[in-house]
Amino acid sequence: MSPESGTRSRTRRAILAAAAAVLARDRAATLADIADAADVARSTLHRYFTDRDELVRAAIVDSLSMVEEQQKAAAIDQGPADEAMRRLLVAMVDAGERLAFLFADPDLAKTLDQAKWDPDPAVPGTLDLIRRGQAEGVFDPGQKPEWVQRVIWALTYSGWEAGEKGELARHEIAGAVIRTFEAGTLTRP
Amino acid sequence: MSPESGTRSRTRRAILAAAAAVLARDRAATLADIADAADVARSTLHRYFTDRDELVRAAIVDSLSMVEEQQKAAAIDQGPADEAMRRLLVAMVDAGERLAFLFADPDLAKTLDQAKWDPDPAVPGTLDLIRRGQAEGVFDPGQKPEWVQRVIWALTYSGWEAGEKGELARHEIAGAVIRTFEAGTLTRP
DNA sequence: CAAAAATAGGACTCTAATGTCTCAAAGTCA
DNA sequence: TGACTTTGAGACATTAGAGTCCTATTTTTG
Repeated sequence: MSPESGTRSRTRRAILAAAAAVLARDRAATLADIADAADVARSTLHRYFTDRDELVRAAIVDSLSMVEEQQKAAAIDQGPADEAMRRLLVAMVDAGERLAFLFADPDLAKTLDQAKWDPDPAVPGTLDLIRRGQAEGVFDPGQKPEWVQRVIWALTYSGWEAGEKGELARHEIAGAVIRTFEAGTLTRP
Repeated sequence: MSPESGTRSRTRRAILAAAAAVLARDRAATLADIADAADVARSTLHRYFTDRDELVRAAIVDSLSMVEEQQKAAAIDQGPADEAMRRLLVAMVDAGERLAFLFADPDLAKTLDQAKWDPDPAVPGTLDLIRRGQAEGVFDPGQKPEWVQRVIWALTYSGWEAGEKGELARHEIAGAVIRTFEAGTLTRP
């Protein structure tokens, strides 16, 4: 790895964070907007990322590895699948802003190829957890794992947005997401 | 209303449909992209909508009234709330593309003000249905109606996207959405 | 068929955003 | 303190897309 000075790496992180935050709320935001949010001159931003594309790709990779970090911390390969899933959902809600940014990307897959991102094989994936839960008999086996994964993202995103718009308080979000994810909306006995 | 010739109104509709379709998949699409998709010259598009903003607003209003149309057809004020909800979900999935376009808009509310849109008071709203269902005891009363409404949009959008990416076949979408919406992902007895 | 309406296909201009560079100022660290 | 790194602020050049306008065709319609 290139040994980057502390200052530089701090600036880079600030820019990436600002990019995710701003773009999560408005994909059409200008580089000036992002630079402002990062408390940095536009010229500085350009010094770190020549292209807008490069910045976006870097922000995606950054957000993705942050989410991966969260997933790792959730240790979703440990314990009962339903409990692991709750931990995962809480972790995703925590990473809400980054997730919202990623969720907005029309074709993540394509961007990831360009950015040469490959997931850490040591971090167990969401699909694995879903399949495990189905095998253990706690998750509905009649739903395709890919669909369930999509639902996870959609609900997490919705939770973040509800928080943004003030419809849910911070502490209510994870609860609402988990409850809806697990039991849907029908009355529970 | 201005009596518009059949030709003109047909062209206008084609442009609006193309706009929704293209923008649902890529919000940053250019007017040239939209004109292409509508099989119309860019100059023609500009003849109908001077501004990009005007086009987008018109497309939003158009999509919205289409969705409203669907809701009306679903007659969600009739019969048991859970059945009405199923009809509503099917209707929304049917309007998938339009919904995806609307879902992508960061702040619908603001745009609607500008476009002077007001919902047809004769069409019962989603929130009413949710509240009715809670009162009837079929929907979980522990979830805020606004949240449930958000979930409806998110799931419908997810269904559309899953279809787009080939993860779900057309005929599977509504089923997956309804099932997840009603009962979540845990195993059902 | 003939008049009227609408469109295609350009050639333009204008603008906002992007990207490049420079230099003085501010900061970091031995 | 003095050498260095990094930044801020601004002046440019470039570009992509938006918006305007005109003319020759095509399509519609009476």
